[in-house]
Amino acid sequence: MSPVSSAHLAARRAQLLKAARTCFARNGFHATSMQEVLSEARMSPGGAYRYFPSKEALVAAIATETLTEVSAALKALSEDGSTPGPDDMVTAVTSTVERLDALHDTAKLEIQVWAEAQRSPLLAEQFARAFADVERFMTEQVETYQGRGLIERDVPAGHIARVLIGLVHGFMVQRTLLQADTALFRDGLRALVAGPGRAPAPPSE
Amino acid sequence: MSPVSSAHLAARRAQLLKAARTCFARNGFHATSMQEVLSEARMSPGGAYRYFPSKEALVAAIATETLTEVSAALKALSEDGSTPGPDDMVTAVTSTVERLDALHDTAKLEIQVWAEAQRSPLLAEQFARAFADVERFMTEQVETYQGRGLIERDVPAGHIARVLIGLVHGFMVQRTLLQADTALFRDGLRALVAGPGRAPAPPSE
DNA sequence: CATAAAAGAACGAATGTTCGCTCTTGTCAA
DNA sequence: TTGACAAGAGCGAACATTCGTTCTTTTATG
Repeated sequence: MSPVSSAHLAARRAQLLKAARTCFARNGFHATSMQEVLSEARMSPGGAYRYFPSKEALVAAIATETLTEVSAALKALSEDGSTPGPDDMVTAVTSTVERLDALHDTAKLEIQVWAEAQRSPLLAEQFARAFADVERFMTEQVETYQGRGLIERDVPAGHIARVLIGLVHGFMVQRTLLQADTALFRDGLRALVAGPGRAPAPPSE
Repeated sequence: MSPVSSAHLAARRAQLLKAARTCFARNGFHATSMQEVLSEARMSPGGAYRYFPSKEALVAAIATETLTEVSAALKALSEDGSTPGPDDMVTAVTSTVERLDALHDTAKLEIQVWAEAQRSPLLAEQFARAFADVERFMTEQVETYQGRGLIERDVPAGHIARVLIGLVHGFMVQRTLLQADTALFRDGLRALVAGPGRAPAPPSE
């Protein structure tokens, strides 16, 4: 029987994950040593290796957290019906990304996951799964917009959803490396979607 | 005096760079050891270290190549005037990305550069410089489109250019991790830009 | 022959991980 | 209520290995 409560075990595990996320976001998966993570978490190797069998497992856990965080946030967004048009939707998503990145370095870690997924079949599958989730939510939203006559109907909703997701990923890059903010993307996208004919919402500056 | 021709020196350097690119694209910057690069290039450490003083310098050189390759291709694209509309422009860019990735793993390496730029000020500055170039070409194109009345005029061209670049980056992610192709993005973007009113070019499927 | 390019053994440092020990904790008999 | 016991959480020194890099030697060339 365990000499400590299972809540304490969970807390210790979470403490390790938090330290790992901090270090990985700061220095990347590979340039971060176990010793860095351990000292950030104020743990010894022997203690930590009771919770994660390897550094790779720690990386995988952080990747799961990151991908899940994003897709869960997008799911919530697509369920509360607060995005009356495609530009509002992307705006809502980018501001959500901003919030998650400020809280948990989500955008930085997501980019690291892209890089690592190229060589790790495990991470590649995790990414593909999370992407499929997001794609589903986005596609449903696009179908709604198509039903309302807001978007061209003859193109498969999935294709349009893919483009919107691409936009979000591009935002993550610019947010991380160039300090781009939501307003910039919102105005640009609105102008693009609005075309020359219809009056867009006024830009913010 | 040098015992070999300077052409031979340049060839040897290029051989090293090619090997490094192959290895870095296959396994990432950090997971690739010098020994892998050296054996791919069929060189000894002593030989190779005459051309690059460190692994970091090799990484920086590959990053420069990758970023320059992309921005040079985009510059060529924006100069030959072959993109009559914003959707054509993005389509031309994505197919260029496909070609460069097939030839030199450019998209894969670009993503690695994003990840590495988060912790390396040197790469971050390289990226920012290359991005500024691309942004300039894109902005000029958008201004042209605005002049022709193809895009809403009241939004700064730079903002719209940023969104289009984001789209390209998103395409790189999907191309690398999900085997997305240009046609998918082309149709999706056309539908988005066309809106419900104007007839878009017919989708490809 | 002189020069330097190339080779490859060798180096110290740092990595992820292990293992034997100590200490804390929950349990239960008295 | 209390004391001792068993179990496992936590520790940290030590491990084998691999890393990037150097240095001496050999080879090839103008």
